[in-house]
Amino acid sequence: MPALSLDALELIQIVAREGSFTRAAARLGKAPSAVTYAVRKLEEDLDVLVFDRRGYRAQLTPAGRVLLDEGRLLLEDAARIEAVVRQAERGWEPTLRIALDATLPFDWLVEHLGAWDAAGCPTQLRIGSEALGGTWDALVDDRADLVIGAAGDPPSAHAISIQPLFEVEFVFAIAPHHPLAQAREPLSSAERLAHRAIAVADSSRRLPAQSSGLLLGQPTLVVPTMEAKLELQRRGLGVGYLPRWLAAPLIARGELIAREVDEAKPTAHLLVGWRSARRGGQPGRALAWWRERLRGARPPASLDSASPVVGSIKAARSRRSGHGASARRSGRPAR
Amino acid sequence: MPALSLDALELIQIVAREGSFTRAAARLGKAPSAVTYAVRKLEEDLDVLVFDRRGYRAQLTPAGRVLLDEGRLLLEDAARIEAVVRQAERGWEPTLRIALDATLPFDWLVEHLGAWDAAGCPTQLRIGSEALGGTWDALVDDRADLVIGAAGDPPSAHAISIQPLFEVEFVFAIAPHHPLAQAREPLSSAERLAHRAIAVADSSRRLPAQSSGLLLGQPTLVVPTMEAKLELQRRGLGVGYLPRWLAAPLIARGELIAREVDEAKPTAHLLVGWRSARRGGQPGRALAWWRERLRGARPPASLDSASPVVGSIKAARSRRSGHGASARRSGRPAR
DNA sequence: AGGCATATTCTAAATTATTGAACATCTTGC
DNA sequence: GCAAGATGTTCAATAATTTAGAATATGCCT
Repeated sequence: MPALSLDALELIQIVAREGSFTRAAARLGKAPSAVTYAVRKLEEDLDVLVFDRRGYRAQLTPAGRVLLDEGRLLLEDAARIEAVVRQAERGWEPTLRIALDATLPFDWLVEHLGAWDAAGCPTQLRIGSEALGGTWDALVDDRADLVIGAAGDPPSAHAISIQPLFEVEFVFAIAPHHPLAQAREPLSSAERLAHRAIAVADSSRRLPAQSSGLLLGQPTLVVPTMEAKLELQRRGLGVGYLPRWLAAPLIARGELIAREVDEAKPTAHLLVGWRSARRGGQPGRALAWWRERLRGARPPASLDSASPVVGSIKAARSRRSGHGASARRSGRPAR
Repeated sequence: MPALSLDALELIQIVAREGSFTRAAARLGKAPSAVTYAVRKLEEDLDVLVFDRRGYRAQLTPAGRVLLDEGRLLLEDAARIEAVVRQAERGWEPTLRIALDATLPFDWLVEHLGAWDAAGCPTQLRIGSEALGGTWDALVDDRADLVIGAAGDPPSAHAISIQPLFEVEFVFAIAPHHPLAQAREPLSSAERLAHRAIAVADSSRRLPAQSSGLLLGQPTLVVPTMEAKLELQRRGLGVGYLPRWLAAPLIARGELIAREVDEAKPTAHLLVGWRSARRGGQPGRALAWWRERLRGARPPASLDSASPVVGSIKAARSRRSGHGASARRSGRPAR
């Protein structure tokens, strides 16, 4: 059993603030002797002298000052817990950890985050990024409560619920100066096998790692993010599939070219997933909000592939660079 | 006043662990009705249902689970505070923040850290690095409790105590291929003024920034650490004073040369400093330990300037690189 | 259904917190 | 130096709270 008590901690905050036992008692609407009694009890429980009473007025001892300072933080935490618990009773999770699949840029999420913000939900969001099997892995491993944009089947035997998000097409994209740009379409596996592939690293920690769109024995460069993959392929340092919406603007500008292949990577059906059957009844309201919100979600737009709207070149540029920066900001998942 | 109480928090930990009110009561050596009463009181205080009693055995509600999880952390904090306060009564500060002046490498401190470790003191150390006036600034600004290696006078009117550490000589060091290497000694201010100086940035945040060994109007490149300054001067990208012990090995190897100047930077008397007159009596024991320890401290040795001891070239190399790595590890001060 | 375990309710008892007055100590103003 | 005003303590009485124990109701298990 803790020797400390929050009430005692609060009391010495008030004593320290008021500067005397008597005034603290007045502030609390109690008799001075009650304060004496409470302080003495704290000191006995703790077996530590908190106030030095040799002088006229009680003075904090060094240990007392430590208790005061540390106690303040503890009281703040306690108050925070009270609030969080009250919200929990109304159905709001304390935090909701979202894992965003690498297929989707952070920017895509921003619009939804705006709506979330406007809704004024008390739940704290924590957004991470995962790739390939790592997205499901995050769910199974309890690093995330909601995954957005996972591809492929969820691991079975893990009580996971899903709903469809949308479909994403992939294109086999290479730099115009890449040797494969000269080959006749469709590109065969044998031709592709000879060139280095760029792959996004699977971020799984429990489930076995996967790869996607790679050929057995193909030299591969593994990068941590989709942005890195895009950049390397743009520079001709390797080849591979890219989401169409991501590659489209570069293809339009001629920085990348799409190539037909014999066995095209099939369209990915992205999913939203969460652990089903939360113990103790209904899922949280924050999770429910996001499920509902994502029911009508649309794929990322290819920002500058659309027919040019009115606006300066500078605006278009900033739109482009804005995308890159935000996507980078999404960063690696927290450990 | 907090509605929460640590005892109640502890109680629900035990109930959750034991799985029933009755067993929790047995574990606590109390009657079951006492547990019922305590839980009910917690729920009333908090105005939150913690257990669902509709079924046979009491089940945690979702809000109860949040309280359980968050409460566990709070209890751990409370226990930590108890320990820290008990140590505070024995004179140990909870933490001691040391600011090491950029003149001294982190490596120099390591030997003393070993002794500290061996002494088994319960105080937590936090080591940061500061430069020039920033060292005193850290003390005045309460970002550090003890500064090591500060040069110059401590700011007056700030109740700071000092003791001498040791003296450090400086040499005006340049790369052998630097234009100034051809000039006749002693180098005049006018000659030096024409060449870029490398300076370590003052890390002050409150006190006015200083510079040291610079000439008015001299082009200057400011770098964050002494290591960066050394490296730039070694490459001939600028000139300036370096601690003799730091420059000596490079001078011995011919990578730097020392040059006489007309107005040499005077030998620096490094100091150890701390805020005097801690409220409530004696200074902490951790601070006292360091003051005593540093009373007999010796300046950093120039690792490979000493006559070569028995040992392979490889060992000498690793000694060198070890130094660089450790110094870098000391990093920037925490915000 | 019967045995067992669980949680609650209720009252009396035990423990703990609070009061108010008397007292000692210290500061302050004169 | 001394009285007035604060401060903190002590102590016995009182109030509030927690606890125990028995009685009761309910659900699980076989």
